[in-house]
Amino acid sequence: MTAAGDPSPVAVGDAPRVETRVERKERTRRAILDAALDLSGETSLVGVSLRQVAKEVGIVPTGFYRHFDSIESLGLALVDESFASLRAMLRDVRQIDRQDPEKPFASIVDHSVRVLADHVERQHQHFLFIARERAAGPRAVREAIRHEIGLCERELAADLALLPGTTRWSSEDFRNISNLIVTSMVATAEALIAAGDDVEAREQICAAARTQLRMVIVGALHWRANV
Amino acid sequence: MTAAGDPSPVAVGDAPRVETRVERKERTRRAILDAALDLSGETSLVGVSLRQVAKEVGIVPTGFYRHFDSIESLGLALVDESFASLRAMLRDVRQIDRQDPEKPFASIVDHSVRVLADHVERQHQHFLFIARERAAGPRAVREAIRHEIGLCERELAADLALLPGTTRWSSEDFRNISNLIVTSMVATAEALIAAGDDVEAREQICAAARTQLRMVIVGALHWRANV
DNA sequence: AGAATCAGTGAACGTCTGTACACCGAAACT
DNA sequence: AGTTTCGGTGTACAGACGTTCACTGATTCT
Repeated sequence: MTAAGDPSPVAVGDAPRVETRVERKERTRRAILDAALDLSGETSLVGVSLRQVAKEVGIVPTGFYRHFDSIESLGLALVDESFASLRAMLRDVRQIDRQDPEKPFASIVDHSVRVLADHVERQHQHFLFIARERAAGPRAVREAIRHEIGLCERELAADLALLPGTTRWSSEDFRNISNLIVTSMVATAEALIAAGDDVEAREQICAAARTQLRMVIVGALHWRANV
Repeated sequence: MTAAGDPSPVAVGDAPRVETRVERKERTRRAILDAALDLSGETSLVGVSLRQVAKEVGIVPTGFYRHFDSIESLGLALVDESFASLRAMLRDVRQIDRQDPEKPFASIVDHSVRVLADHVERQHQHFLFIARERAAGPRAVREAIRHEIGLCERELAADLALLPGTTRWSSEDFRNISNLIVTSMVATAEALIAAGDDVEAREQICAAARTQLRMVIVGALHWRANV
């Protein structure tokens, strides 16, 4: 970041690459976040103590304060991180949807569910964190999560508007439908996590999610006509 | 329970009705349950200590053990209680559905949502408890809740089978649909609780729930034909 | 080379936690 | 009547908790 030339004083190349101070700090910060994500798995963030986190990371309790000033603010950082990965997933879903926005609903649904399952598998800690702390975290964390989910719903609504057959929907319809979809996808994520390594169960859950998503879409497409 | 005649030694009627021992115990037990329900409102049951509960009830900490042997077993009692009231609600929904099972889906939906909103308003502590501890309670509590929700879904599936137009559904369809409905109703309950006393917001949430429920049903009725 | 920064240390504090134990006194049984 | 039962009490303890403070020593800046 500085304008100076090579700031590294290491002359020979065999030194194990001395860590810079900010790198080291970032590494510890990550370790704290990971430890908290891990520990909150039993029960919830509310059940996690600063001392537990410190012990898990391998620092002394007071060292925690160099990075966060409370478990709650740590929680808010985890919310940011979790939704960053969730947004990455939504971007993946969107990308495919846009490249062929015409026609086959079924394939869009299939793809969306597959992307969801993929991300849940790789980032299940984040999804689990959201699902859990949404209902049970510290108040500030709960509110942050609700807010983020609201944003996701609005994003999804905007996406839905690009699909064919949705011209008759009111803005209320869009809101309802994306709320319904987000809700059931959160539930799917929870179920996938609960299923753990049981691949058969996972596939069953994905199949159910596909069906449910199709039902919702079919219902949404028909419902204006059938009230 | 004994065969003896009047066991009460009170001769005159103006005595303030001496409490029997089991009555007194039950009263304290109730107070403990209520206190725990209350205290777990901030965050979760995991964040509630035996001593807090005891202080709230007005007994000494060790007195707690006369009724429960841990916060966790108290939680299991609350699960029973909460689902008892949820079941009462389902019974109410069912009763009306059965008295006129033909035709008007819309009115069934309207009625169901109204009953839900009613019960949520009166028993919001129970619903909130379920929604919260389902994701964040002690492990045993979480499992108990998941199990009970599974039962509710099966009950609902059996109910749906009585409605007209559902003959083409497979047993998988029934499972998927009731899962979808239960999931979105749980979400509705959460939203209603979050809305608090704001009557306008409540009405909006109910309207959304009605719409969503109709969409799901319309989708379910059409989806076999449109895959 | 010298000064400043700052992630991590270690001891100490007051408070809260769950649990053990012996005890009380009124209700319930015989 | 005498005895047992048992909900609730009071004291006590060891451990975990969040937070304070003064510290160290390697990295970074000048």
